[in-house]
Amino acid sequence: MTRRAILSPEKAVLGLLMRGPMHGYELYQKYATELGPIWRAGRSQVYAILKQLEETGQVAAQTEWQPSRPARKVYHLTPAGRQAFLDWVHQPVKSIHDIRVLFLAKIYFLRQLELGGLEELIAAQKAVCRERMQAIAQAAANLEPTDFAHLVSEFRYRQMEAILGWLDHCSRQFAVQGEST
Amino acid sequence: MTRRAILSPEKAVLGLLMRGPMHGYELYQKYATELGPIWRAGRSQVYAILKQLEETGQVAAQTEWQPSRPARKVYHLTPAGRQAFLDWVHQPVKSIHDIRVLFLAKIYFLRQLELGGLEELIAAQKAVCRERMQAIAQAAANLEPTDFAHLVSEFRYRQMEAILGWLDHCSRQFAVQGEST
DNA sequence: GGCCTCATGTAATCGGTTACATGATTAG
DNA sequence: CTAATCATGTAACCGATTACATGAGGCC
Repeated sequence: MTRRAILSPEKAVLGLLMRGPMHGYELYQKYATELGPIWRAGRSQVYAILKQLEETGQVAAQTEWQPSRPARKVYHLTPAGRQAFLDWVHQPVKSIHDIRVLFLAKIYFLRQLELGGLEELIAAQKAVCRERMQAIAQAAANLEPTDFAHLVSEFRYRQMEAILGWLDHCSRQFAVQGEST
Repeated sequence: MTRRAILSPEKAVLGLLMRGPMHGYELYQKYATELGPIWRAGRSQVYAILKQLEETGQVAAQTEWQPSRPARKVYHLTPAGRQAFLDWVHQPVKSIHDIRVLFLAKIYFLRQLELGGLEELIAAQKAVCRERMQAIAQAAANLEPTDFAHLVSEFRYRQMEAILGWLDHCSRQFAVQGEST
């Protein structure tokens, strides 16, 4: 089967480095305050991710020596890392859980880095959500309304509905902002 | 710190045993088809949970020998296990994620085992959700609507709203069923 | 003197998934 | 002959959390 969905915040680390080079400690600080609330990671984990990204050639580092302070490793994106991030950030996601984590992070980065494609991402995500809603409704249609599985479907349907409403809210929000700039 | 929130389906295993004694293999079958969709667990995990529940005295087992088949260990609840389950099943949960997993399971068991207290649980859960919504709204009040954190709040608020709607739907559903019986 | 910040990492642990091992019986 | 079902478990691995180690400097 192997329907694994590795959910480690490596893309978020790449996203933070899109702003410019940073060393691990600083990166974690930024991470914890800005993205921590939606996509949590520990300090050790961030260091581990940086190490792994370095091994796979997505980031590179120079060591900076400073007097009477520990040396710091300043990381910057490689072209490969930059591309990996850009490929990721424009893709909509599938599950509700991914929307709560990955999609919010994508919005965050698209706005902050002013990359463009925000409207397109939201539109694409809406389409994905509508598909999922249809699938849920179809699955529920064959069930008795008293059935437990029907209750579960109802739950998921409503969750998706709420997300669609929120996506609309996002569209409107960004449209207004877009006009004023 | 240690704000551990172990989310392993041990309560669900106890819940299945509320129906009567079962051996591990059978329990997993029931688990996978009935609860698997909302609270997933692997086969090994279920065996591990049974072992752990036995060690903590919440279940006990007898080995049944049968000709030309592997022996089976038939588990049954101890009074402690029964009590642990009953304590758990009547408590509302805090997070959205827990509602998607734990709360749905609680509903499932309360209905199936006809334990009573369904209405009370739903009412208690509604109260918890309303509290969370107020907290979210209050946190968002101090933020600019263009702020990312505000968007996140908006998201969570709408999710909670949808859950409240669904809880109402549940109430109505069960009220109708209650009348007809 | 004790604690916080800066700065990096390793090691232990934990919960969960996947793979492996056994071995008889039955269905295709 | 092969695959699946019955029935139980162990072992390896993987991602994430927690604790530990180091060591200078500043604050109360």
